[in-house]
Amino acid sequence: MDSKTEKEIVIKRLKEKGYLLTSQREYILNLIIKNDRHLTIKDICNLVEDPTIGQSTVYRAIKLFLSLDILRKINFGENDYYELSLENKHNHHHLICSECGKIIEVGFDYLDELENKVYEDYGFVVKNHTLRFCGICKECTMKRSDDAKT
Amino acid sequence: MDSKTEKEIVIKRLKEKGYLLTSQREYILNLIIKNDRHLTIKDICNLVEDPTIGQSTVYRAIKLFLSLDILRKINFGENDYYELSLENKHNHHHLICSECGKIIEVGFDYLDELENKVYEDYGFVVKNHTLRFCGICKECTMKRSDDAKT
DNA sequence: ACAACTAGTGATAATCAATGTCAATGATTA
DNA sequence: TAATCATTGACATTGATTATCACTAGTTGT
Repeated sequence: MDSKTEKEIVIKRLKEKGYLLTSQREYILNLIIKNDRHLTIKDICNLVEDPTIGQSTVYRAIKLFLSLDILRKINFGENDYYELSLENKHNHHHLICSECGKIIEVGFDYLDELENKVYEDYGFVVKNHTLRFCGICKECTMKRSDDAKT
Repeated sequence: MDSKTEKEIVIKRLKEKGYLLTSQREYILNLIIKNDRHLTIKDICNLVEDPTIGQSTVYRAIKLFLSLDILRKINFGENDYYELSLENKHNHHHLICSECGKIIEVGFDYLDELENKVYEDYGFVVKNHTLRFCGICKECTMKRSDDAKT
């Protein structure tokens, strides 16, 4: 999915609810698309180098994008991160490296069985889920073993 | 595990690091043990009815308990909740009802297979995980079908 | 018992992210 | 073009958390 298509989706979602794609919203959106990773609000504010865009506008745009499901908020430890919510990745998981802080997205899901069990045992109907694994990523494991050699 | 034992564990953890179990810390701890569920900071502050305990002390005690792994912080949606971290429930999951907001703890784990797959596919060594399911709890499902009948 | 020392506390002030206000701006429609 | 309405930027405000600092309580050494 290229960024042109992404922008079209965004415009569609805005228009559907009567919102406009203003130059400020477009600017902020481009930032997020270009830096396609998990960003904090601070990251986004820092990336907005255009001094004519006020911070209220940044906050408002993020809030709007959240409400339109253009962005999605995820909480890792102390921070809230925002990621694009345009693709169908509701059921991906996250690996968080406690060494370097990197966040890796996992492509598979495999929680159906568990969700069935939750329904059988608790009568709880699952609509959505969040799964994150904390640990050490491949690179940091390798770096560790390299360091041990020297 | 009764609350006497819980308090003993807490005292041990405090003493180990040179902290004291002051009357304020004991008061706050008792509150949390007595209300054994997921509490927000606000909840805790409201539960502290003793006007001689300042809010700084509440914040400090919670921070201290977190650092000593007496409490654990969990983020659900907009709120941070605190729960006792004394038992071995690192691998329990949470069900969050989007209707009534109730948080249910799930006793089983069943993520070993997934963790193995994460290691095989990504070389990521899992140390810990968080899994939460959002959906509708049994009671709310029943209430819904009752409402539909009338 | 006494002085010296230290951790802990409460009141208050300070900070910082986030939100509200409001007049000005820009786009859209009639 | 005039009217309308969403959006914006600057600024004020809020609210949660943290920092400061003098004071207290408890501990240690003599």
